Amino acid sequence: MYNKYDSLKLKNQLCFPLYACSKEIIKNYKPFLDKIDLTYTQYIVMMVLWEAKVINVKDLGKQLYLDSGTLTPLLKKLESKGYISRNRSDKDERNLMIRVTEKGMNLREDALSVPQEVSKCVKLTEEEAKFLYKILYKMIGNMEGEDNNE
Amino acid sequence: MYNKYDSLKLKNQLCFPLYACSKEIIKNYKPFLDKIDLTYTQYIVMMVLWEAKVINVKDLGKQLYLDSGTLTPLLKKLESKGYISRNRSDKDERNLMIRVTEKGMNLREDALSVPQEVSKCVKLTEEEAKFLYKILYKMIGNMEGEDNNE
DNA sequence: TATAATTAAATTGTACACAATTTATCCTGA
DNA sequence: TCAGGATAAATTGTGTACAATTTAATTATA
Repeated sequence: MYNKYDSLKLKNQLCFPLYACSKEIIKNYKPFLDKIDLTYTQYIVMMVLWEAKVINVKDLGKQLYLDSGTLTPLLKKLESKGYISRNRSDKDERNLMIRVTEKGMNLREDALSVPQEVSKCVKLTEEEAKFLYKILYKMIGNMEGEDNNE
Repeated sequence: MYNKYDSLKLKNQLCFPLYACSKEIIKNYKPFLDKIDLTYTQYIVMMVLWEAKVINVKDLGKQLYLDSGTLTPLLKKLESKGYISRNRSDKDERNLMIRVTEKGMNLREDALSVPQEVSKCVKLTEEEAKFLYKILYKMIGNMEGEDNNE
């Protein structure tokens, strides 16, 4: 039975399960991230820093799809916890250089169990996970060149 | 080259693209939802109400994976816009019954173009969209029975 | 080389999101 | 029937998110 308003039904949306799934998985992170005193957003910031060691706010935001309005207070918090340092670049003082501290690097060891623990909750097959990964990055890529006029 | 910390690399995460993709799609909704004076969260609430007409806060929250801390202020805002009414149930005054108003139902017509406009940005094939939909609800289902001890 | 344009963060304001607690109502069994 | 437990919203407090604006520094150009 076709209905004019079918496209507005919650069960016919693709964005809604994406949004709900994202939030529900992040809730699964909470007990494990609580142990290392990080929120999910702080955790992905630390992930970037564990690899990069140093990065400015703009590049960090580009990788994480977050802007300075979100990052500035969050980075101040990570600094107050002693995991990162925040210093203006000598070469260009507009850039704030974020550096992971030794204490921040030590956290990496404690975080090693987090991905395993969370993947237990998700319970996807290898193929499903691979396909999902691929399609999500395809969508992100599709949206990137769109209205962003730069 | 295997590295002990590979599992903590951003590019090896499944939750991160889910989280990023969800946010980026919701940004695509903004210009279209602005026209009908709704935020994304308000929009999914209206979606439920366009179908259900009446629902209490608890059941609404169950469908949308949102709690009263999020819904209470949001519903007050929708009420102030005239799209819904909020009244305690006569049978059980603990329940707050949310009802869509005539003005709220009129909004449905204006919202009809939103799903089409947004799907243009996403650009997935029919198969990809179907698979994605299926796998997302599978994940949501997998997580549902877990720690929720009820 | 001054001024205009550009860029990077910070700030401001609004809107979620959720854990934990509180309040009000309802139910249940001694 | 009434105290204890359960339930539904509301409240409180913390932490994102992001659009829009502001501030400060750099670059481009007339």
